[in-house]
Amino acid sequence: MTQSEAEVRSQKVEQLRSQGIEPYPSESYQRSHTTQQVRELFSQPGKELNNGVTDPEELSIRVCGRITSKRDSGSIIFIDLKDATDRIQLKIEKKLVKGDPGIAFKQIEKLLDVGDFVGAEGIGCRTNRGELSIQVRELKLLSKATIPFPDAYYGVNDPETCRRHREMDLAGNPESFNRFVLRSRIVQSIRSYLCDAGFYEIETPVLQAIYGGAAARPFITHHNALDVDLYLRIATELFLKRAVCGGFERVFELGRVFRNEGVDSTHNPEFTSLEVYQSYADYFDILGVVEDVICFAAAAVFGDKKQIEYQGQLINLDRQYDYSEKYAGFSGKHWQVKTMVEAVKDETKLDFDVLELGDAIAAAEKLGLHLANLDKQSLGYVLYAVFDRLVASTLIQPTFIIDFPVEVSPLAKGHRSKPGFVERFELFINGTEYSNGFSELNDPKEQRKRFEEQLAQKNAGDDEAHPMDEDFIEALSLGMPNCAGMGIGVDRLVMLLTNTQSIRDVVMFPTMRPIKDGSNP
RNA sequence: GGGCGACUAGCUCAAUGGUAGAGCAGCAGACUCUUAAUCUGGUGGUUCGGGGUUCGAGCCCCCGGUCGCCCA
Repeated sequence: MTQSEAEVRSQKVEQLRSQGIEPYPSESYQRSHTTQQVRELFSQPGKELNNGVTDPEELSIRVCGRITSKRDSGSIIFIDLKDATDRIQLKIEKKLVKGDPGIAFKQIEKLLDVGDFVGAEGIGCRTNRGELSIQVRELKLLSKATIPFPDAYYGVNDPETCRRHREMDLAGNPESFNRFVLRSRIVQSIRSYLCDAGFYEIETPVLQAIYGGAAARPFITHHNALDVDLYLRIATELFLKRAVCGGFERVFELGRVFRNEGVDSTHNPEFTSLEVYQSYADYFDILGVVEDVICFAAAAVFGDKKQIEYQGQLINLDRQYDYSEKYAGFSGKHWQVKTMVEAVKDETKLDFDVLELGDAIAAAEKLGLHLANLDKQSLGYVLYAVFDRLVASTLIQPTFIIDFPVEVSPLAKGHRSKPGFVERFELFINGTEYSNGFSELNDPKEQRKRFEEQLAQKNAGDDEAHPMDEDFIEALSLGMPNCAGMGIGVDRLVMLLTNTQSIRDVVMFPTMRPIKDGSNP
């Protein structure tokens, strides 16, 4: 019976040991250059190497990385070495490579494989065919790989393998690796923008006795020593606002939140949220912060380019609308802004400024909407249902929908001039929600009333209704400055900026169902 | 939750209901300039799991599993 590749590789580990070579050495490997730096070095004026020429200065170069390809041509072996910056070819000639210290030619030929990590010392050269290479004098094995490495040409295609074993995806698919590099840059740019704008980054509890700040079902866990059930947070909002009550005028938190809901291409049970709160501001001010953060993040990927492509759709991030005459104090250039009533009217011709509840329900159902009993309780619920299910998906270019019904916004401040509405916005791009924000409700008595209304909804069967939070009301009672806050779904933003269709490919290790044995149902 | 589709060698994929295959990787060998190296030879399978129909099932039917896409 023949051996699998994994068995052969494991056997090579033992062979190396028996030949005095440790496959997993402890010592650090000091490289002199990354592969990218090697390329830069030999592209400097006067340093270029002609084909077939070795560096006349004989500068010693030490690089390390992973073997991604190995081509044995008799007494000469070519290896592609990849590190986090680039790749470089190693040229290993039998007569030039030292076996001690280091690994001998025959051992390189027989015992090293694609996927292994090695360090190489040698001098720069360019092969007869023009490939910049390192003429290796000493090769050191740094770590042996004992299962097959992803195919050099095809990589790993199966989406399930890519997500369950992201390390294979990252190691074998450069576009995946680059996507996560971009994610890191995007997150970093958000952080640096906010810090530069005077916001403090703080950390609030993940384990909470009362969850809140969003309409969602929580994960429940148990604390043994205290013998209490705790919830994983569904949002960071309430604690951040308590920090504002305590005197932090500008705060933000970038962190994981958890929602116990289905998995699809835009929902992962744990995802990264950004929430930002700014004292003495209103929802127009914080709307501008949303634009700034997204544009700053976009610049980390695209530079000055404002036209980006997402799944074949051109998205224009240029801010070109002026609302200073329509809304007092709302200066500058912005993305499109529409009230929810306007957006619904534009798309469906229904004017919720004049509709009565009964007529609104009839009109909504005529448009094909199946309204639940909860949706039929008031005009605000019907308006929101029509918007959410018929209008939101039509908003392709960046659009802020402002002025939401109070019924669906228990934490937002009542509108300064429109009864029944709150000063709230959501940002839509390509039919998907990217951000939510509002002037924060800071009247503790009103907040209690809103929570009580939510409790009534919960009793009426809405399991996503907001629970009562006495600690939060007490914080508001101590006094919270007028302020505005916003949240951005960071994963969705990364999807937009990296043109990625599924949230599971911007979350490095997405939630996957454990594999069960299908023979025992 | 519903519908549609996928699952075959380590990887990427073939295979009218009739002997399970190819390329790459791996293995043995050749080769001093390759780069998806090349050449020669051989190895490699619980066709996702279970059941059924059939003379015969990777393929048809049923149950289950995982994943993907769409819908709610």
